[in-house]
Amino acid sequence: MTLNKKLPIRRQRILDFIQTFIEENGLPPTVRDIQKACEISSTSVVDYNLRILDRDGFLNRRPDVARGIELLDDAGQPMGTVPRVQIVGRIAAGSPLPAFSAEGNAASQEFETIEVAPDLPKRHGRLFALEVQGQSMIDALIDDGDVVVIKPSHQAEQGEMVVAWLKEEEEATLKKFYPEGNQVRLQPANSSMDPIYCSADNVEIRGKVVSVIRKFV
Amino acid sequence: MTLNKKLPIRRQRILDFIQTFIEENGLPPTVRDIQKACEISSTSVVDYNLRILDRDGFLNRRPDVARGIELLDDAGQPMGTVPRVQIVGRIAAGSPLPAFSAEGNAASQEFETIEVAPDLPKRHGRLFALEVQGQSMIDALIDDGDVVVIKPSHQAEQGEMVVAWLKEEEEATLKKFYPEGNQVRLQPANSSMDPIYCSADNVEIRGKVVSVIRKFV
DNA sequence: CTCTTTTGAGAACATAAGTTTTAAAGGTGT
DNA sequence: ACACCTTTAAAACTTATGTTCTCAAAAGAG
Repeated sequence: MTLNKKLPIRRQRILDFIQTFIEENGLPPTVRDIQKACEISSTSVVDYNLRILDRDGFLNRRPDVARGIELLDDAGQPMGTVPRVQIVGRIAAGSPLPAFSAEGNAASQEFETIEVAPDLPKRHGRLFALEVQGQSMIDALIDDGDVVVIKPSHQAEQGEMVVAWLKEEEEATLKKFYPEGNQVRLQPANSSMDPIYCSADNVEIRGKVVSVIRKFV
Repeated sequence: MTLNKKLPIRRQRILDFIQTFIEENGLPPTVRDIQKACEISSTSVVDYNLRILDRDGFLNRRPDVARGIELLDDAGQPMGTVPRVQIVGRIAAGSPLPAFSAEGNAASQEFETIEVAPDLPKRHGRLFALEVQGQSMIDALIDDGDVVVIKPSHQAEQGEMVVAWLKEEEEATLKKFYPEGNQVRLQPANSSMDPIYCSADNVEIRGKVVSVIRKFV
C-alpha cells in the first residue's frame, strides 16, 4: 500500500479523469483524451505523468497497446471488478465469534465470499461479513441466513449498530450502541424490544455493521 | 429485446471471446485480437461480423475508436457496469403501491437508484426496488429505510416472500405466500408473529422479494 | 548562486488498429 | 440456369494512438 501523500493537482486530475472516463465509456482513455480533458499542452506531458503514476502503483500501462491503461486500487489490484467480501464465519447467540482481523489474511482463499455493491467498500474500506445462524438476532431484525457486512473497529459512536461481544455471557450480539457513563446501553433495532444494560467492562466492540443483506432463492 | 435465435457458431465465438477478453484484460479487444483468437483469416471478416452483431443489438461499435466495442445485455444496456436498480417508490402499510410495470419505463431517469451486487440481476432479470417507510413491515424483519428488491410477478410459489396487495384493506404487505384452497395464508418472516388469512380474491401479488438491503451510514 | 531533478512544451515518428475495396465461394428461392 | 443474399478472403489504405526527441522553465538541494 502506497503512502497517502497527496499527488500534484495535475496528476490527481489525470487519475480522476481516467476513472470517470472508464465509468462513462467502458474503456480506458487514450493519451490524447487525457490531454484534452486535463488541458495539457502536449501528449509527452501526459506520458510523463502516466509513467510516474505507473511507477508509483496507481495504474498499469501496457506498452504499445491502445488505451492500455488499467487503474489499480489501494491494494494494487485491478479495479472495476465486482467487490467480494469474505464471509469469515457464522454468528449466533452464545457462539464465540471467529477470530478475525482487519489485516490481510494470508490464506484468504478458503473463505466463502459474497458479492456486494461497490459503494460499500468505496465508503467504508476493507470489510468482512458474517452469516447469521438461527433466530437469535431477531430483535435486530436479522433473520437466519442473513449476511451482516461489518467494518472492523474496536470503538463506536453513539447510536451506531455494532457487533458487541459480551464477555461474561460469552455471547455475540448486534445492537445499537449507547455509552452511558460507566454503563453501556445496547438497544435492539426493533424498537418494541427492550434494551439491555451492562457494564462497559463487559462489552467489547468487534466491528460496526455497515449493511445487512437478505437474499431469497 | 432481440429474438432468442441462436447465432452462427463463428459469431457466437466472437461474442464469447469479447466478453472473456474484457473480463480478463479490463478493456475491449481489437479487431485483430478477435481475428487471431477466433482463427479468422482476415480482419474484414471480423469487421463484417461485428457489423451484424452491432446491427442486431448485441454490441455497440464506436467508429474510428480503437477497441471501441461495448457489449450490451439482453435489455440493450451496456454491460460490465454495476447494476443499479430503480427505487420506483416507497411502501408502507396503508399506502397504495405506486404503479410499476415490468416493461421499460420511458421516463426512467427520474427515479432514484440503488447499487446492487450483479448476481441479483443475473439470477432474476429485470428488477425494481421499493424503500420501506415506517415500521409497518417489522413483522417481516424489515425496518424503516430498508430497500426491498423485487422481481415483478403476478403469481408465486408456496413459501415465497411476496409483495401482496390486500384489496379490501388497501394495504401493501410483505409476507410469505401460502395458498390454502380458496384461502391464502400470509405468514410473517418473524416466526413469533401470527399469520393472516384472507380470501384468494382479496390478494393480488405484485412481485417476489428477491433481496432486502439495509445500510447504515 | 550553480547543479540536479522534476515538470512542461512542441513536434515528429512508428506502429496499432479501424476501414475500405475487390473478389469469390456458398447458399436460397424462382 | 438465373438473380440475390450471406459469408469468407486478401490486401491496401487511413486514421488513431503510443512513443521519442529536443528544448526549456520551475522547483529543490547544497
